Amino acid sequence: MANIREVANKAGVSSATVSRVLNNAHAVTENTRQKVEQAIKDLNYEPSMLGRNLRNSESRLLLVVIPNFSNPYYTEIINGIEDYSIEQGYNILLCETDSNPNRENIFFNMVKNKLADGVISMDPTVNMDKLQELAEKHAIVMCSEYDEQERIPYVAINNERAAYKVAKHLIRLGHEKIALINSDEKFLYARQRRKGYERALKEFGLPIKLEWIYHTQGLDFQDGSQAMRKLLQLEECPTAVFAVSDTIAIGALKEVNVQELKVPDDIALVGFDNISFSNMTNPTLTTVAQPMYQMGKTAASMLINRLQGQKVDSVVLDDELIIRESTLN
Amino acid sequence: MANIREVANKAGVSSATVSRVLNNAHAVTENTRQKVEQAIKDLNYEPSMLGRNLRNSESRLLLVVIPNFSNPYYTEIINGIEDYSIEQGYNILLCETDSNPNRENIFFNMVKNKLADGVISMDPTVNMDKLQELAEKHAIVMCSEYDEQERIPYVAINNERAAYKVAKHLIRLGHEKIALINSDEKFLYARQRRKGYERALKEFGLPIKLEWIYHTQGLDFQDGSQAMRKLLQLEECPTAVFAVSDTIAIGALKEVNVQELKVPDDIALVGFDNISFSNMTNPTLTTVAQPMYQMGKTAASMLINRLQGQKVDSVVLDDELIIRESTLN
DNA sequence: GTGAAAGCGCTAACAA
DNA sequence: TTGTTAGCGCTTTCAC
Repeated sequence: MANIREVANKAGVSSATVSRVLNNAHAVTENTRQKVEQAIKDLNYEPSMLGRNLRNSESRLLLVVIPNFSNPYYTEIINGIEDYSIEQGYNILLCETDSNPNRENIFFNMVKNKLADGVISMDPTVNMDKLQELAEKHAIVMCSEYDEQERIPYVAINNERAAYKVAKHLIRLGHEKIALINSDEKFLYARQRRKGYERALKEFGLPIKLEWIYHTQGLDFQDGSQAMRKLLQLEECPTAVFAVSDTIAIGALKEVNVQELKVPDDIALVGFDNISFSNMTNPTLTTVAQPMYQMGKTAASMLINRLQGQKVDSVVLDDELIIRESTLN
Repeated sequence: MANIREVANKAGVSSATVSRVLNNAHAVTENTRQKVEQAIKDLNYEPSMLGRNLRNSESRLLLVVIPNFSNPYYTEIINGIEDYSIEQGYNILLCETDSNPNRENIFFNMVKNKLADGVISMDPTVNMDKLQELAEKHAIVMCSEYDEQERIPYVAINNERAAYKVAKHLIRLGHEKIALINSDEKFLYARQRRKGYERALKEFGLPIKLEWIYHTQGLDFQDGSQAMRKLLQLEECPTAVFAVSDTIAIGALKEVNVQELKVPDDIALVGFDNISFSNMTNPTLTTVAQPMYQMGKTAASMLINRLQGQKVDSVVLDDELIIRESTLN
C-alpha cells in the first residue's frame, strides 16, 4: 500500500501538498490538485488512519459499552448511536463486559491508550467510581442507566413515572394483587421502577406486599420463568404481574403457559422495553416503549459535542405505554 | 497524559528501556525494571496504542461485519469471536452494513486505512467481488455464508445436509405436504437448504410443488407471518412448514395462532438457528442448532492465524436437529 | 501556492 | 544491559 510520499513523488509535489489535497485545504491550485488526485488514483492510495490519528491525537472511534449482546434491548439504541456517529465521521467499537471487571478494564484502557476518543456506557453493572475517574480526563456519556449523583451526563427515560403508569394501568383494569418482578435493586432503574410501582399502589390504597416483589438474578428468560414459578406458588396469588424487562416477562409468560394458566384471564402481564419479540408472543405483550433509536442518537450527539469541547446537559426522553393482549380485559 | 519520554526521564533511563519494560523484554535488570515501573505508576502512564500501532503497523482490531444487529442469530457467534480475540490481544469492531454498499465501503476502507487488521464477514449480502479484491491484500475469513468458489477461507455448517435432515424428520412424522419458507436464493445458504429439502422429498417419492416454496424478502418476523398467510391461503394447504430461520418461523407461528390453527396439530413447524427465543414460544420450536459460539471462536482463530502468516483452511462444523413441541405428534 | 522540516509516541536495529 | 538513532505516515508551522 502506497504512502503519502510515494504519491507526492509521483505527482511531483511535496507530501504537504498531498495532505492539503486530502484535507480539502483551499490553498492548492486546481492544476496541482488534479495532478495529486491522478497520482492517488494511479497508486490506489488510501491515507493511513494510524498516521493521521497519531498526528492529530484522536482515533475517531467511540466505545459503546454494554453488559451483554444477547439482550435485544440494546440493538435499537446501538443503531441510533451508529447512524449518528458514522454520519459525523466516527466509528463505534462495541464492547461487551459480561459484567466482568477485567473486561471493563480492557475497554477503559483503550480510552486511556488513545485508541478511543470517548465512551457511551450502557452498562448498569459498571464500576461507577472507575467510570467517574475516567470521566475526569475523557468524554463519557451514559445511556439508560446513569449516575445518581449526576456527575456524568446521561440520556434516559423517567423510570419512576413509567413504572407508575404501568401499575396505574393495571389498577384501572381492576387488579388489586399486583406483583413486581424486579431485577437487582443495585441498579438505579430497578430502584426507580419499584418506587413508581409503590407510588401507584399507595395512591390507590392498595397494600404493598413484600412477597409480591420478586428480585431476579439476571435478565434472561429463565429468570422470568423462575420468578413466575415462585409467584404462582404463593398462597395468595397475584392477578397481575409487572416485569421490569420484556425478556423477563416473556420467560414469565412461558411459565404461565406451562402451568396451563391463561394470560390475561388468570394473570395479566406487563413487560418493559418493547423489544421486537414482545409483539410475537401469544398473547402479545403489553410493555413500555423507550425511544431507543432516539436515545442512541442523542447519546452519540452528546458525546461528539463533548469531544468538540461543548458542555452538554443530560436529557430525559418520553416513554410510552403500549397496551397489547396481555392486559386486555 | 504522560508519554514514554517523560517516564524515561523520571526513571533516569532511555525511552528504549521503558519500551523494553512495557513489552517484557528480558534484557532489563531487575533494578532498572523497578525504577521504570515506579515511574510509570507515579506518572499514571498508559502507553499510547496509536504510537505503538503506527510503529508496528498493526491496529490489533478485527472487523466483524454483519448485516444487522437485530438478528439474534449473530449474538452467540460474536461472543465466540470476541472471547477468542480478546484472549489473543485483539479487539473487535462490530460493523452493521444494513446491506448498504456505502456502509460496506466505509468498513472496507478501515482495513485499507490500516485501522483494522482483518475482517470476519458474516454478511450474506456482501459484494463478493469487492471482498475478493480486499482479500488479495488483507486477511479475511467468512463465517456462515461463504464464497462458493472457495477463494476465501470460511467456517460454516453443511446447510444442504441440515435441511435434508429437517425434511426427513417431517416425512418420518408422516407429513407429505411440506412447504419451505426460504429466504432469497441469491444467498448461498438458501440455495443449499433448498437443495437438501428437495433431495429428501425426492428420496421419499414426494412431489416438489413450487407453490409450497415461498421466498421472503428478509428475515424479520413479518416476513414469516406474511409467508405463512400465503401458504394458508393455498387450495392445497401444507401440513408442515420448514422455515430457514427461527425469526421467520416465529413470525409464521404467530400467523398460525392468529388464524386460530394449532401447531403442531394443524401444521408442524421447523425453524433454523436455535436462537434463544425459539425455546420460549408456545409451542416451543423445533429447529437446527448451529454451533454458533464454536463457529465464532473458529473464525477468530482462523483470522488471527492468518494474520500471523499461517495458511488456514476452511472448516465445516456439525449442526444438530433439536426436536421440540412444534413437531411433536 | 508550495516545500522543508519537525514531531505526534512508539519500537527495533545497532552500537557501546 | 542499556542508550542512540531512525523512522512508521501523517499534518502543520514557517519560510519562500
